[in-house]
Amino acid sequence: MKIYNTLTGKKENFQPREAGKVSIYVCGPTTYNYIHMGNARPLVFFDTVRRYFKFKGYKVYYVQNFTDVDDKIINRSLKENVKAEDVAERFINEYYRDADDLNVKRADVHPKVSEHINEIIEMIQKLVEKDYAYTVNGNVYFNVSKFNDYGKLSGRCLEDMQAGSRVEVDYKKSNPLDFALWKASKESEPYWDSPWGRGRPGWHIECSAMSIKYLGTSFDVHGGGCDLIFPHHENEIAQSEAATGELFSRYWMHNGFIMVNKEKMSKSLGNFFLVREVLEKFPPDLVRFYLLSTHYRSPLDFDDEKLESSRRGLERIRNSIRLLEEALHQDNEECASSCMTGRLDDIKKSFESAMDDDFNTALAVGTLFDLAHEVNTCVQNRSYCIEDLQKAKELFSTFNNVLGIFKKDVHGDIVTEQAGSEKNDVAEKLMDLILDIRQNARKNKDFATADKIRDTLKEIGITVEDTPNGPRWKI
RNA sequence: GGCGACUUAGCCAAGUGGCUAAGGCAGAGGACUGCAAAUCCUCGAUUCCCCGGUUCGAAUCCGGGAGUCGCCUCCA
Repeated sequence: MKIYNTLTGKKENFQPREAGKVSIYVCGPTTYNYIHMGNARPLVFFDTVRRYFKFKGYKVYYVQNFTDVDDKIINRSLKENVKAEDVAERFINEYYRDADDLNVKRADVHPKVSEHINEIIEMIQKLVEKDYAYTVNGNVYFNVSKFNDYGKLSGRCLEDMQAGSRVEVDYKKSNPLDFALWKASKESEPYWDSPWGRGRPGWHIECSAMSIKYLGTSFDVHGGGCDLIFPHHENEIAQSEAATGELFSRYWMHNGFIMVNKEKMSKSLGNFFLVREVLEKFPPDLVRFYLLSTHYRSPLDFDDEKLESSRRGLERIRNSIRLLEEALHQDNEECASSCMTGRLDDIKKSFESAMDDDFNTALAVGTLFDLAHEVNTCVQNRSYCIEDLQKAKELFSTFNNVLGIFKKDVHGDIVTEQAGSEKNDVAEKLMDLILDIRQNARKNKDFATADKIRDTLKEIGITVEDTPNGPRWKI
């Protein structure tokens, strides 16, 4: 497997720290609002990374934090006159709702800052002892000039940054780039007691303390959006490696932005769409499919029109799975010499080599279409045998286990109905009746009635397709 | 000012030195159908933003230019 490592700027062969195991840390959201599409991209992508590592047989340990101590949470709590921890808890729950909708599996651990204050304090103490940090009026700052490798991730050097820095100079810091490990708390802010007085952790230290706690002083993959490269991840490296003396994360992966009208979707620009707003208009499988249709490091434009054209593509794959199931349920008279033989193995290989190459999900999605095409052709020509169909079905399932586009039913089969429009018993029986009436009309060449039924059903969102084996319908 | 990314058919999007530049959407024609839908078959970039260079050979490497975007401040 090859992974593009931000640290080296190259694709590298993936070598896990421990054979057969992968440890992953992904920066999770600050829980002061519902998540938006920009948050959803890394969520879905790294979920897919995790799934693929599992597919490759690795034992994966996956950690994603919640930043539940933060200025923005405090601001919201003051505005709404509720406790900061209640704000955080509320949006953690809302996060899970969105993540579940997007078929994102839970991390093995979802650590929260508020529950790791001791680990954070210990780590800061170590940095103070080692003279990497200094204290000013109850604040503790990391001294970036003490850490020689500072800038190795983002590819900048201290001098350049100082020259062009637009950071408002904080007189308490000895270098403008020094960053807070511990912040003295103001009135009406949550606080914890520490050797430096009442306060709370700075932003970056949490990820270092928590990743080290759960994954060890050195681990395999650290992921997040590319806006985190500087300063967040740069600072994580500095404080972690300063504290432990070891290489922090071995591979750094960063996803590109979601764009709106060629501009980055961001909270400060106000041009963001909440995941749940989007899910009101588009089904979650489509959203996930769309996110994975572009390579993760490329920017991805987000607008309704593009979603809409993706919808047709996804429908094509869904149709193919339906066709496959249908054929599987009809006993195929004789086992024809199959046209699929060999092709299925090729497709599987293509899928794997796409994913092996820095998680090229866009190419992998292409192989999904190849598979669909193969299935459609063979089913149409009736030149298949059941074993082939079974194998094709398994392949769809295998690919889907990695990409996570379609949900699965209780039997582990892919749900072919569009998400949110599952058929139920009443609907089934009603449709049986209606289609029976329509079939009669057709038999009597009463096409006006037959077409009227079909057109009316279409208007309410039900598509009827006539096949040699009778009609089929879908929502 | 510093650093970096991107520019491939109407649209989306793979491809990073060499067979005919994946795939999807849209579009055209055909098969199938009572008509449709679904599906299948056929068709689209003499060319990869522009200009130079390296090379037997470049969309792919190097130099220059144009445009777009991002990071350097909270942000996924």
